[in-house]
Amino acid sequence: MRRKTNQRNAIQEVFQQKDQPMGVSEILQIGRQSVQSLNQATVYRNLKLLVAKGWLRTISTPELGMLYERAGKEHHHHFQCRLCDHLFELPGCALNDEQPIPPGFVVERHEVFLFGICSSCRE
Amino acid sequence: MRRKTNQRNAIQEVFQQKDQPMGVSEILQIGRQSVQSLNQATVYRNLKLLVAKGWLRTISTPELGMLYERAGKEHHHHFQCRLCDHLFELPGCALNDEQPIPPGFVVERHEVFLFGICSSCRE
DNA sequence: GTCGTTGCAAAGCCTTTGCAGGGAA
DNA sequence: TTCCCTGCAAAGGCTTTGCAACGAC
Repeated sequence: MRRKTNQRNAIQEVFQQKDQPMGVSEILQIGRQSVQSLNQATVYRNLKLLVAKGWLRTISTPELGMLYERAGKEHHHHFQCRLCDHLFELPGCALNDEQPIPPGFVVERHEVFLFGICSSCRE
Repeated sequence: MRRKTNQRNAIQEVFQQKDQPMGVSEILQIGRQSVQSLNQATVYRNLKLLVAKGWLRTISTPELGMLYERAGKEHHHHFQCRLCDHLFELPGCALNDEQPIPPGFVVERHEVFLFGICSSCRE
């Protein structure tokens, strides 16, 4: 049975407080504002737990490593700026059903990443 | 100035021999069939070099880590089976231009990942 | 009191780096 | 001969794990 702890609570609050994809170090840093003793291992353990529970989703990027975001949000994709490396959420879905899938394959979900330059960096 | 070495040659031959996304350990293993002394550090250094040169592309996945594939191939996407974890290449592109992009953002490239079950695992 | 959770430190992966020797040009 | 490249080993990140103490229930 799962128990309620201040640590897990703090980690979840981080995502409610800052609704965007975040890495472990950022989550740890913000979470420590609530629970000063919050430990890295605890963050890792709880993130894994929250992912398994379906409360979080992971995003794997080459430059930013593993990021976490709330699951259950409306379907969306991500845009990464190659100058500031910031990751933006893009509402909507530009994927159509015309991708030819080999016979026998079953597609369950998809992920779309756009790369380019964000409006701030473009100036 | 870049010099020609058996090691770099062997690494490039691996990709010509096996035209699919591969990880470092697999590349190392196959490359050693040509150059027995081939070292991991050498592989990493050359992969980085070949990526910079535009001869290779990287693919970052949560389950399989960093993979490498030949650059310059026809535009395609990837399908990962959640049972056997194998990564397949899918020809074509199912992305349309209707994704609403925030004003000021410039999209330079995109990446599409499909997840599901491959035909072999489905049986 | 039980046993899930935490903090700490050690250990595990994967990747990079320092350095001296080796080899391409 | 020059100096790029390699092998080896050590070091660096990031993530996981063992263990004893802690604390939710």
